[in-house]
Amino acid sequence: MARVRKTVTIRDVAEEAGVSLQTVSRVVNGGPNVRPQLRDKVQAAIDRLGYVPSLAAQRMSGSRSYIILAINDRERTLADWRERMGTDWVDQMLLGGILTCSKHGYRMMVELVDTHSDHVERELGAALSALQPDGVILTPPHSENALITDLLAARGIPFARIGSDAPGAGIRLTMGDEGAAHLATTRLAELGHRRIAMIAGPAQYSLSGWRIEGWRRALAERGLPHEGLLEVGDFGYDSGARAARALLDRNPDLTAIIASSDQMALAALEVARERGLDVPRDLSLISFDNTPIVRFTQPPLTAIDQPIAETVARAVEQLIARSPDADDSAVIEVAAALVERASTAPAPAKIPDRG
Amino acid sequence: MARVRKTVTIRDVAEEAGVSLQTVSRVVNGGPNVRPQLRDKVQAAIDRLGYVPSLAAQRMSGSRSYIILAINDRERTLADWRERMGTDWVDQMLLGGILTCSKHGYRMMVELVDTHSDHVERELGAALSALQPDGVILTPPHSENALITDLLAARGIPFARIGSDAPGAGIRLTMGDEGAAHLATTRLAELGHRRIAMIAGPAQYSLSGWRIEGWRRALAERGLPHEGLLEVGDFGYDSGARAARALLDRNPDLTAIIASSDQMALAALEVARERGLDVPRDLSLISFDNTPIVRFTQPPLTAIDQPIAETVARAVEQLIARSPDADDSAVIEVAAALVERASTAPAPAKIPDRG
DNA sequence: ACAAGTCTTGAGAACGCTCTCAAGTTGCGC
DNA sequence: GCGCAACTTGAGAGCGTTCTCAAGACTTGT
Repeated sequence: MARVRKTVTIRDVAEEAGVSLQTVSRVVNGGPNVRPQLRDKVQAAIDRLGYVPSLAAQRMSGSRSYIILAINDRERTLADWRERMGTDWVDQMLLGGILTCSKHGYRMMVELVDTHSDHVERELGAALSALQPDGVILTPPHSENALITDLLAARGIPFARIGSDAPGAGIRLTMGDEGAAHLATTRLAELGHRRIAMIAGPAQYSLSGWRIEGWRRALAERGLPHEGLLEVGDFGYDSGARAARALLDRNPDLTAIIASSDQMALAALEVARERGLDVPRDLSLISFDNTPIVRFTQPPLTAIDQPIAETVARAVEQLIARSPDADDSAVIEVAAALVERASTAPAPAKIPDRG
Repeated sequence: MARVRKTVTIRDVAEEAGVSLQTVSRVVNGGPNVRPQLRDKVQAAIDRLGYVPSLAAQRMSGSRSYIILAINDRERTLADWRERMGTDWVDQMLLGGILTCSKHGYRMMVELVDTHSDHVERELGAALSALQPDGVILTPPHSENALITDLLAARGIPFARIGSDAPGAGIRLTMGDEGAAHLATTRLAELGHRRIAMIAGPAQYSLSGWRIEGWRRALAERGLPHEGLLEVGDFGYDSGARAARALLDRNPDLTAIIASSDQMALAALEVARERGLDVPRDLSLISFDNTPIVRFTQPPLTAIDQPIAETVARAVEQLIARSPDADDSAVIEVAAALVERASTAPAPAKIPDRG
């Protein structure tokens, strides 16, 4: 009885409305030059039949695929990934990306690529050939990978790079890293802190450099020192612990740390606990990322909120709006914000005892 | 100089190998009945040219689209979503889904749908028409939504439902909720706890019921009471706090709580702190989800690890392997595990003072 | 060695849409 | 009113695959 319902095609709509395929196509795509009366008639037929154009067919004939591809980092195995989790990057990205895409009739697909693999080009090339996306969004560390950006440039696919100022083509977006670090540092200085350390991310990430710059600038503005107050981690927990220990060992008078990731901040928090330092009484702590985790630590962490979803949304819009030969070197900055929680407090009147 | 490279099509490969399109197609799809010698020749041409079939074209002509669509819950706004975050569901899902899909030459797309919207059917219908996926994966609460399952059944699209035993078609997958609750409860009982409470999820989720069942069964097996030890929340923080307060008010001798989500467990932890109860000395706590958050609370929480990635991976495999008229009512259970951390301890010798 | 398969290969249509281009309509200035 | 420029509509080709079906090459049994 209930026969398998055949897909409604543009032809069905054309018949229903008594016009040609072409006219329906024009109405669907908001083409110009269709008389209002006819347009209404066709639109009515579309609504009646519940017609939605097939993405695949659109891609086949038209010049666009209506697909934006987001490239994300992939860890080698499931277990690895779970261990390393602690950021909601992907969630945020999807949220900003998918909603923005669908607002414009596009679709977002996610590809997981291992930057360190020898096959990056082949893997990515295969994805590009299969999907033929209209645009690609690169997140760190892929946005810094010349192999990838070159490949995209060679294929003539517009792309947006988030968090990188490595040379090369593509729209660039930053999440206000320099400003954010400056903001965090300034806030700590206002609270009376004089020795404010930074646990930075690895040097191959542009954003690590920006954050260091913002921190230095804020310190310089207030005549505060930066010597011996910088440690570099890899965004992971262990490296954060090492860095925190080194900083505390080297600076008995340290009262504030800015960590370049939530994971490293969590590690610093743990190290402080180990050493009997109370956060925030003895040591103030500010982290970057503001993932859900830091709202539930003890104390909850003051953090820089990176507007990931908004940034990806902007990237999508740029890629979609991009006319074929538009200016390819736009630089867009989305501002980050400081979310104050309980891990920051006025500097202690005197240096805490570090037995 | 660098001309825009034209896409490599099956026709190019055919010419390069000196065979017909059809033969190339056969080789690409691992068709039978191609002589090894010819197959090698064609494969060589494919490799030389770096040919990858266009997904859109495959969809156009063939019967498959090579797309698996995952339906996820969508909160109304960006801000809402961020506030409610605290689970890495989507990350996990993508991880399991994307990797498994690409292993089989498929792609996964994610659609965010608001279950409570009046337009569910229209929204989802549009996505289905546009993408024509070969299979759909439904996560809670969508897996319980008859509007959605009926729509899929009517369209004849195979689908997998995760965490639901609501009647209707589709492959069903569970993450061992009954067993997991039983496991957690039993473990607490082994630690000497006699009054073990459960903060359950909302009744409209099948998994809430399963967890209650598992908890009851474990209690019954050991002759422990369950009266007055059940509260229902909505998985969110606030509801967890309310539930924890109610349980503690009502049961002065309560020494253990199982919470049906990390958020609710975090709330219970906070309520315990408010009341001067030490976790785990005075109160043991086990949560469901095991999202990254609970590794960094103070103390880190013992939690049931739901194998989301693995479950989605299984779902994908089922959908892909599914022959057109295969058995449509498979039920698959992936076992959850208990990850012991510092929020569980032997029951206190005497009931803690609850001033 | 011959009929009756089975294997291998290819030709051509079809998928659903947009593109290009041509034809028919309408509007406007003189 | 006429000619030229719009604007409006439609016809047909083409996108890159796979499908169906037919033709040729090779087996096998007797």
